[in-house]
Amino acid sequence: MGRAPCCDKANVKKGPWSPEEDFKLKSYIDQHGTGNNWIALPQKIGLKRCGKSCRLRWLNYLRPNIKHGGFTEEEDNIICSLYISIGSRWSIIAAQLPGRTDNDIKNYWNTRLKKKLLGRHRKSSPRREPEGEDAFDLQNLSNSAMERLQLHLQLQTLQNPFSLYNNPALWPKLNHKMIETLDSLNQNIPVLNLPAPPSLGQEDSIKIPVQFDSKSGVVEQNPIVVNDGFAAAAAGENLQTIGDDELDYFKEMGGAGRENLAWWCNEFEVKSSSWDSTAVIDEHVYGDYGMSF
DNA sequence: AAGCCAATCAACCGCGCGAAG
DNA sequence: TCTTCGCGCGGTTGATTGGCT
Repeated sequence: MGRAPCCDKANVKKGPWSPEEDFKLKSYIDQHGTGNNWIALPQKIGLKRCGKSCRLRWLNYLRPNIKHGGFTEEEDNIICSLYISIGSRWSIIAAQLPGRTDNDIKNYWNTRLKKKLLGRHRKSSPRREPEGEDAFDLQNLSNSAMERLQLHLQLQTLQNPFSLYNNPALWPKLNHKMIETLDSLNQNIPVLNLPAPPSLGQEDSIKIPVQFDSKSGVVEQNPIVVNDGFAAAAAGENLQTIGDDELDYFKEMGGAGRENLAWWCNEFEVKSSSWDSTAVIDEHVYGDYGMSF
């Protein structure tokens, strides 16, 4: 069974495009457009190519105003910020960078940018191989990791209250070593201290005990000590339960009210181009576990 | 000069979604 | 409402390139 192929695989050319093929495709589309039917297009112009292949070639290389390579620092920042906020939604990221394609950005991220962020870990100081699965320094590593995780989450929360931390669905899956570590921590339930909303006093903070589900590998958060609205929103509760007086924090952060709040939850917004904290956590925390997200 | 290896990037693949019938 | 089909997307593959030994 399975899906019907989109074209006759046996009679379709694969591999790199020749200049002649490029010319045929580009001239046709320049004159007639795509006709809203990529599948039929190659037959029309006598190309032995799959329609999807034609579409990809056009979108990634032949259409006007495509830029290749030479990513600027600003583009790097945008890519990193968006990746933090929304993950590998390359088409959305590409939409923010005129002239860039999702494929280009994806390749750039996977081959260069990610390494640039992860930089030092394991290259300049290769991690010694543990002697067996249990040769992990759980205590030292976990203390350090939790501290840095906390720092990262604080920065994340300040930058975007509905980003990584506040959306459990975006939390990284954990590998087995991390799970072992965090399982052991559950005996002394760790508390993440998040910064208090500006409307509260300096001494206030949001304390969120975290539990780690070793079966699913997912971090469970059980926010209990908190300031009203912010905590409710952070916990993913129904926004309708939040009173207007509880939106102060978001207003101070540039939001205008309930509409913006809902939009922030459903969509995304990058308020800051700063991504240093994720670089740090990637490199130092998840890097310790030989992973990233 | 040759061989090896890692990095890069163009292209392919399969799946999910939405529009159309 | 259901089915079909094309589009768009993200993940992956594989050919090429360049650097190192």
